[in-house]
Amino acid sequence: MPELPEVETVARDLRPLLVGRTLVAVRRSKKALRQAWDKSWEVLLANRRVEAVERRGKWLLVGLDGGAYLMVHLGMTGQFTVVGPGVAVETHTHLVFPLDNAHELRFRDARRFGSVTYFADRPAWETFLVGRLGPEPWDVDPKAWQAGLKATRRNLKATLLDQTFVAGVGNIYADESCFAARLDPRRSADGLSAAEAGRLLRAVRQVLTKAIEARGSTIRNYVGGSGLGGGYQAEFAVYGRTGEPCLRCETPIAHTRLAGRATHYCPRCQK
DNA sequence: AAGTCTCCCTGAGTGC
DNA sequence: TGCACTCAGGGAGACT
Repeated sequence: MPELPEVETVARDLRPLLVGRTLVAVRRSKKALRQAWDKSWEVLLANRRVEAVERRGKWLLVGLDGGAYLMVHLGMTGQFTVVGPGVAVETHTHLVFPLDNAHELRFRDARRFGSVTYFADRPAWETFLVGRLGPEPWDVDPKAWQAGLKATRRNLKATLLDQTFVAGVGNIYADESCFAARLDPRRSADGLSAAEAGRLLRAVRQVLTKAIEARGSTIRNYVGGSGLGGGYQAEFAVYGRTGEPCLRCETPIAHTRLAGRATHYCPRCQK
């Protein structure tokens, strides 16, 4: 589910609800997430005060007093929310952190592709991300972007989905970015002109910025950190619009499969 | 060795 | 209503 805009929304929602609060304890379901839970973390997390909530790519980082971090990935169906007193625990809730104000921080994930991991300090999680995560879209150097595209023969869709190339773009925003740049997602990355490469980077940034402003996209079960959904799905130009008229030229939106993912594009506007 | 494929897991939707 | 089947926003690891 969640790509950069959704994870950013969760971080922004959680920040005022968590910073200054203390994680009183940890309760956990028996089911394993993507990364195994180490029981020793429960002692390390108990009675830690939250100092910061950050995002890197599609990862959430909860900074704690003493310098430790809780690192969270929402996978496809993860929800990381703060709920008030007495709210019933929903199915697939795998972690519950009671807070010092009678609220609870909860991690819920039906498919369990997500993960919640403890890191002793910032260098520890930064090291974990080396080789897994590239620059944030707004930190990408345009020259390096252009060179990176030139260096791969993969298609644009696969390249945008590569988290080491640029952090945070997933299936929806890859399609929307290609449409905004008027580029065919099937094209080989190394075939882009300098002008086209620039257009693609600007499109990625613009699409993600607008999506963040709309609190991300809720097309299935995504919710932000406060439980409130997003609204960007109403602004999709191509994603999920197979056969519907292109918003620019009214040609029916086409559908194919790239990098193992459903891909949507306008066969007339995107060259 | 870059690029592609398969799998992890559950739920929702579709067609019969 | 039930069953079989397909697909889903991600990422790691195994292939070619």
